Amino acid sequence: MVERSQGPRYRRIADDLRAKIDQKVYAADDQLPSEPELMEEYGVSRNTVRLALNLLANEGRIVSQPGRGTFVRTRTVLNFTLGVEGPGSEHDPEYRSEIEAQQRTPGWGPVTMRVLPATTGIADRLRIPIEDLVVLRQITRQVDGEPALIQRSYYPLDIALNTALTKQQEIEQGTIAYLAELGHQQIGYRDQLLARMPGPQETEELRLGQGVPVMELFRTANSAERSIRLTHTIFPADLFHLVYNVGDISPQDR
Amino acid sequence: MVERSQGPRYRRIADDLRAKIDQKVYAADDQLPSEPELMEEYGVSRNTVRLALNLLANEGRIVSQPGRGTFVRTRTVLNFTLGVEGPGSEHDPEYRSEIEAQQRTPGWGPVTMRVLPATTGIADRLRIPIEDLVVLRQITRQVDGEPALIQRSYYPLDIALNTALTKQQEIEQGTIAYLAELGHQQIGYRDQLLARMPGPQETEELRLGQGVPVMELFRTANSAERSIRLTHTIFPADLFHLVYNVGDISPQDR
DNA sequence: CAGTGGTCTAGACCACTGC
DNA sequence: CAGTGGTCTAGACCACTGA
Repeated sequence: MVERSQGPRYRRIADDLRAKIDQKVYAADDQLPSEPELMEEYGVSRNTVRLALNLLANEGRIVSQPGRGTFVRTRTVLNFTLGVEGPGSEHDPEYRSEIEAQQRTPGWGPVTMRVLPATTGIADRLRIPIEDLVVLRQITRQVDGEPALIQRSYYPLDIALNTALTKQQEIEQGTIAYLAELGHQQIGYRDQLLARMPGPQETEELRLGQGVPVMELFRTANSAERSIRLTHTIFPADLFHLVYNVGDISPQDR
Repeated sequence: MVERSQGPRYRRIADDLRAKIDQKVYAADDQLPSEPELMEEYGVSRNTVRLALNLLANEGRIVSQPGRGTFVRTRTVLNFTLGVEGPGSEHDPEYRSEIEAQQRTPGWGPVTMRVLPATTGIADRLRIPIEDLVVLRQITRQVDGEPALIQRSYYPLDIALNTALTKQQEIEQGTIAYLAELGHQQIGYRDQLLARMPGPQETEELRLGQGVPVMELFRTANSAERSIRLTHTIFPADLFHLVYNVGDISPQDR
């Protein structure tokens, strides 16, 4: 009600609503006043109300549902452990057990396989020439039936050719173990993490709300000789927190 | 010019402009047509043009500058190495050398120190009771003179009391070494990473553009007995990529 | 069927930029 | 001073939700 802050009208309204959300005047999942009510309350036009609501939506704090109303967004977060220190660094995040340990239901779509020329980003990370052919294996994983992450693994063609990696099926024993069987023993990896706003296609594939960034992980796995795999994972930031455990973490739970 | 996609008018305009940016019709730093020009080109009202531009701005793809125009956003990225595997896991990211190695100029503001009761998030991670007093040391670091990250370190009061940690100065030898001198030898840490859209205060402090998420790192450092420090770092996602090197990465360049 | 948010128009005045 | 984007108004019609 009281608008302490300064600046344009729509920004003050957004500040006021944000403060009320923080103070739990509107708690999680609560419905905000409707747009006509906010017009009345703040004495502004509908477009100005909508500018304010849009600001909060782009901060990921509210969601609007046509025909229903505008609601305070809730976030239920999953931890996903990406890295543990240890001899050999053989940790392969096991999606299924990670999710089940947190009382959620994991799921996954089919594996799709393609052969394509390496783009700059792929070639640089795999340390192969640009345009060299690579095998791409892609899978979409789910949590509680909803799409939750997109994973794309790239293999140099000579590694994947005439192996199960070119089949559109999951590798039973895990890809790290399978690569080791093929003579490519993983001895370490480099992870590069970034965050950005999604494009329209990712927004659709991952059912992302307005104001929800994605985190991207590029993991380059190496054998003693070369880079053997690049795994590119896209995480919706409202669903996942990523975890690395390094060194001795004995006194630490989970 | 051609609008292939479907959906509302402003979304098709955004799709068209996005495609032109991707195809380098408008390259990095290029100026987009002005709003009146876009009204003319697409035959829509100014508000519709602005809806389209706002969509792209919230994807972090364009920036508008009052009185000047609208421009394709460029991203110049820094790698910041957060973790390396190794005995003892004593890696402490050294801000200065990290930045200088990438031909940029590091800088930092003063250290500010406060004593405050632990909130839930702090207490849980430090494994101390809520409301227990902690020492907070905060510093803002810069790249090329611009604010680039905010770092807050929390120490249990009994660890920091009567030490240099309560002075508003940087610790010369680094905090890990200093804590070891105090008898708190770090043996490992747990990192939790997430991304979200910034609030208005962070947007101001870090001079963030519209559509730029932040990444948050919570690093809990442990001695053999207990958690000795929680470091909370906020990174603008348009400036930093975070890196972990695990295992033997000998064949890999940085 | 009343109420919700989604889309769109056609204006207006403003502060700021850069010539 | 002309051109830019920022803010704001007052309408309109639409599709959808849920009682």
